[in-house]
Amino acid sequence: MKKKITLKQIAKELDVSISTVSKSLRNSTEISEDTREKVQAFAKLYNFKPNNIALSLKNRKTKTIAVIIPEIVHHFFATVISGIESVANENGYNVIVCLSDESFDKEVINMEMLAGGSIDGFIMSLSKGTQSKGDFHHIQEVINQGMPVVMFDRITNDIFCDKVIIDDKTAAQDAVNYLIFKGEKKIGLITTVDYVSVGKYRTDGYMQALRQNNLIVKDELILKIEDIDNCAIEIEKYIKENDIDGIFAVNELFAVTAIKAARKLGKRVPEDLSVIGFTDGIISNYSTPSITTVSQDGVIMGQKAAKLLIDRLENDEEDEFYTTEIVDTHLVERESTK
Amino acid sequence: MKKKITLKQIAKELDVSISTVSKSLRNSTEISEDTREKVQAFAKLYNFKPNNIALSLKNRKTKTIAVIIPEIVHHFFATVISGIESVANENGYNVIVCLSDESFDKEVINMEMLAGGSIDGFIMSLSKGTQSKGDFHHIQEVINQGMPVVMFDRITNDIFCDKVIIDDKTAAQDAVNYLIFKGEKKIGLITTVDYVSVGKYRTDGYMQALRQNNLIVKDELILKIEDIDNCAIEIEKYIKENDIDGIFAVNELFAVTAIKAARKLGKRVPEDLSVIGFTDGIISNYSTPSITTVSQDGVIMGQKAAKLLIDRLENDEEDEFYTTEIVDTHLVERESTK
DNA sequence: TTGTGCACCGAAAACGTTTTCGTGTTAAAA
DNA sequence: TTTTAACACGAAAACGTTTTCGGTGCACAA
Repeated sequence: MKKKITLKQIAKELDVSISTVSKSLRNSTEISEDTREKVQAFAKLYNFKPNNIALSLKNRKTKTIAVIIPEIVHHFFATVISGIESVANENGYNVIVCLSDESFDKEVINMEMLAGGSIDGFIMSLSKGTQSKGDFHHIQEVINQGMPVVMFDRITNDIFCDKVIIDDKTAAQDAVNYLIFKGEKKIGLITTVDYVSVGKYRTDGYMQALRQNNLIVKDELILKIEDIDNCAIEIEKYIKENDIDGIFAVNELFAVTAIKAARKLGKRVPEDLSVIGFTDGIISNYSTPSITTVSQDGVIMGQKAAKLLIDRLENDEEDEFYTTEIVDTHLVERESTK
Repeated sequence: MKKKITLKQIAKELDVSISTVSKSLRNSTEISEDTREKVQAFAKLYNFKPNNIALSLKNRKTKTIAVIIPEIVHHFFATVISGIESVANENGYNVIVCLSDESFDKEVINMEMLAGGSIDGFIMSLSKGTQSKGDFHHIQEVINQGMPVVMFDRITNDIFCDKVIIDDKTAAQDAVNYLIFKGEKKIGLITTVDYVSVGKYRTDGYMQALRQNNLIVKDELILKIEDIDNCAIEIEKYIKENDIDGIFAVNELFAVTAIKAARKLGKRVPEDLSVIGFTDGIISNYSTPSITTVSQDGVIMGQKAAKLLIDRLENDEEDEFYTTEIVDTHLVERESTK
């Protein structure tokens, strides 16, 4: 099992200098055609590939970008990665993925680990832990060291950097308006706790839509789920106690769970109860009935984030103007609404 | 925006040598406590972090492993990554993710890109393109260069390396036996084309189960899907034309599509038709009715693969014995079977 | 013969570390 | 006083590249 061959070894073998080998391989006219061919043939024979690490050290860039997300077993984040990966590869970048598992500590550790020169820049979505803690010093730190950061979806206004988001509030508003338009009167909301930024914005949108239509916002119609693993019982209880005819859920899981609970309680969807979810994932498409959702295109978000980051990496003149891109959402009408 | 600080700069600033700085930071007793403290304080102040790239170059190892999978927007692969990531991080390794998009060419390009010293080893699942082409020279090449490779799920016997798989044939056999045990007589199979190794093994299992129970294998009951995007029409046609009472589908998507088609045709699941899927993902759990599946634990597969790889990386004595681990599957009984 | 230019090649620095080995200083031992 | 040993530190090599800057040697013109 022969190890990787280096310039030095080729040079020795062919009895020329390292520089000559290097130049020959890059086809420099400085070297005679004879020598060039000889070197190239030898290099090919031994399957020479320049050592990326040495190149990274020399060029002071690694051509790899890190993505930090709360979890990967989640359709939305998986699509975002897919988007990032596609434009990254097109531009000769590698993608390194780290999971924060929704934990502040793991997010910090990961970032510090990577910030030590392994990568050129970050693309990230905040963990719940970080959002609830409100501590972003680790992010500010890498930015201060001159490493660009792009945030997407779960962001914070406390950090100045490029961002890619959807207009959560407006999207939620549209969804609720749609329910109202379809004739639903008593519309409930199933959401997350407030520190998850997107949950908060979507809740705001829900309330605004109601007010605009002169409906009163009743606290008992707003269900805030803390423990996602046991949401089923909570949601069932909520539906049983409130005689609602429309539900806006801030994610797929809540939506499908609500539908299951409703059917268990003898309600028909959408005849007795309309449901709209958020994030157009696998569940919405394949559940029965399929679920009307606010579609949030992760691939596009990922692509935009990667473009922003790579642009910043390739233009060394440091631009102090940060842009936040808002990607469109749209309602995908399916069977869970009238 | 101050750039990253280096040993050299610290040395200059403090008017000592680079070696002294390095040793101080590693707390070498070779350096007086005075100097050590001075250096450490300064380093902390300027937030010094050793440059990973330089370390990688010096140590000839990068502490990062690459995962190459066909696609990430797929629950099974996402879980595998999650498993890999967890044990990798525990051992101080980073994970780089590359998608082959089921294409042979992209798989080759990715591997060549990474093989240039960026990583210490590979964990991979073959793309359909590679499996249909049967060309594995790119994999053999990195192995020859002394870089360990672990394959999982979609593997080939043409390459000698560590592997993590499930016993697809037995698992399929068990599933079909379960259908037979539940009283189904005419059992169909929805599978992929043969070059996908797992598809082939599962098909073998299906046939063996039938034979063992003295049922005849009828070709018209075996539906091989080529184009996954249009499977819905094919499956509907298949169900309409064959009066079957049990279906074994080699993945979730085929299973849920079959259920939808059956209901469309007025068949009740599971009363008129029982369905078993493969790979316990989101769909199986949340569809209505929820789907009985062969559960294939991606997290465990990922963990085992990562362990195998890291073990090999840390033990330099090259062991020519490769192991292939078989992880257990089990049937998760849900609503789509009697 | 001497200068000029060109074609070809090598030495060495640089990227940022770690580590081995050497060296100067000082205090203790002879 | 001289030798020894401990102590504190620095020089330099090494990891594998790329690139700049200087050489050679040679043909050709002056």
